[in-house]
Amino acid sequence: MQMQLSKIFSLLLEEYGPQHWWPGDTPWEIAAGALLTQNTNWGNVEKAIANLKRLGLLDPAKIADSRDEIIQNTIRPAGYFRLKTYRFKNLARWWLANVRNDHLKRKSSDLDFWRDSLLSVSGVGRETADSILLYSFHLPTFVVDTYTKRIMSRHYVTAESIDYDELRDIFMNELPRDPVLFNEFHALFVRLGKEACGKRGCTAQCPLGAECHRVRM
DNA sequence: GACCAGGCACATC
DNA sequence: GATGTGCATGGT
Repeated sequence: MQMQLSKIFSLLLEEYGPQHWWPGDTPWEIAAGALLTQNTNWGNVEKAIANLKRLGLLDPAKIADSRDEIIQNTIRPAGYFRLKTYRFKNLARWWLANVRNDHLKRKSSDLDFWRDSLLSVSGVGRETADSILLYSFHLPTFVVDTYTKRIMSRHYVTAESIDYDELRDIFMNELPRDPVLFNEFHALFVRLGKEACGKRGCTAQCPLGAECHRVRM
């Protein structure tokens, strides 16, 4: 590996400072955001969450009980609103069955157990599951997203075609398994991806620029 | 109007 | 196992 992960982390932290993630006040709000932001701009998700709050629906029991049409209209700004209504209800039912007082029932430290449990929910894939485990429950799992994959391959750290779990394993095996570190690292990747290492190329301000193979001005 | 945004399940080869 | 496709809104 050309550049050590700890080096990348320190460069990003130095450039951007702590990101204080996830943007959300409660574990359920964080989980809802993780689901609604699938392949969607965060600004649109904020609109959907504001609607949920305004209507008093930011509650898994309300989601599980509400008619599809109500939820669809509420989360419409987040896109894929029919699909996400189905997924949101599935997640709400899982939450009601497995979470009490914002804590996982039993064995809350058993990361693999809870990851498999979340992955059994239709509509919850690996990134969404890891986001919920890390940001709602503070379990030490690394969240891989399109930013992570793009930044790592563009800076010659890993191959572009790498599988989600392979990339996740690299972070989890090379770094201390600390949820605070994983939280900050992922948030910094998103910041970098949005700001200076976009889909079309890095800007000259990319903090990892010296190792980048697609610089534009 | 094209392109992009914290994915995922399912079909098909 | 890899690869393709549908799902939808809103900002640039």
